[in-house]
Amino acid sequence: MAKAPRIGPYICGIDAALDVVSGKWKGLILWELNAHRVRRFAELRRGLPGVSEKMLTQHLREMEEDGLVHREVHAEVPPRVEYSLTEHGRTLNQALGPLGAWGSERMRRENSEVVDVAEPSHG
Amino acid sequence: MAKAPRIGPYICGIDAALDVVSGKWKGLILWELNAHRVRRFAELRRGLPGVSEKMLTQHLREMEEDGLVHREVHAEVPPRVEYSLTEHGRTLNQALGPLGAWGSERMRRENSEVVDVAEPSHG
DNA sequence: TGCGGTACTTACCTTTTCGTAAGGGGAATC
DNA sequence: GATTCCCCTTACGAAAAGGTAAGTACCGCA
Repeated sequence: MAKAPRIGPYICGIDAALDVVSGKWKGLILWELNAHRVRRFAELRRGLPGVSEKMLTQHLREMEEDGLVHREVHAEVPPRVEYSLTEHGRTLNQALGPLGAWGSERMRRENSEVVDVAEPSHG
Repeated sequence: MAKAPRIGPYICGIDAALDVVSGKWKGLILWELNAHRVRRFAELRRGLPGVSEKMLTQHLREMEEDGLVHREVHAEVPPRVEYSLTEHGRTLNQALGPLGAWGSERMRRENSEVVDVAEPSHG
């Protein structure tokens, strides 16, 4: 049980969309899956530096439930599980395009502020 | 202190953007402020059904710190505080446009699934 | 004199989220 | 034969986020 009903009375579309992408790694998962089309669990894990197996599974399951991610299990030994974006996942990624651009701009702004304050060789 | 450093080593732009809008009411605040150009604290409060004063203040402060919201205090009695979007806030809102459209679509989809379960004779 | 409205702040508590560590079952590798 | 890899699951605990309720200082209104 990750988030229970998941059918909230949203006020507006932003609300409904943010509900699906809020989660520490979901943005990255979307990004990875969009870049590589299809990824196995361990590949995804290596692509997200710092993620734990538990969180990765949990997020993947939620995104599957939300209809963003397709999960395909191959009955082999050792097990092979492939993740990819569904149609909704792909359109979500497109919708996130402008937001990503805004975020990159923000990162640039932040960096140019940070160099004034932070120091590389600060004891 | 709400979120401390706020200058994380983001992996991509999505990451950086989601950090600023994640928060239970931030999407709505952006929406309200964009629709009305300028709003007072109590107006905002009434526009966000269910928000507590604490959370509204907290979110507003974080958004101010993130450079999205402009806060103008008029030294009057009773106090009058006006909130509006900054330039960055407005561009963020524009960047959220496609995401909002995607969310609305999702709401429509969800609703057509929900009518099977929830009360059918409604609106 | 008491009440409601203004814009908060503070203390305290519950809920949600995230992280850490361990286990599991089989097969290939060293 | 011990280890590693695969894809998880479970238990436990810490941290963050959010909610509730009260207090603050001032004023207009009845």
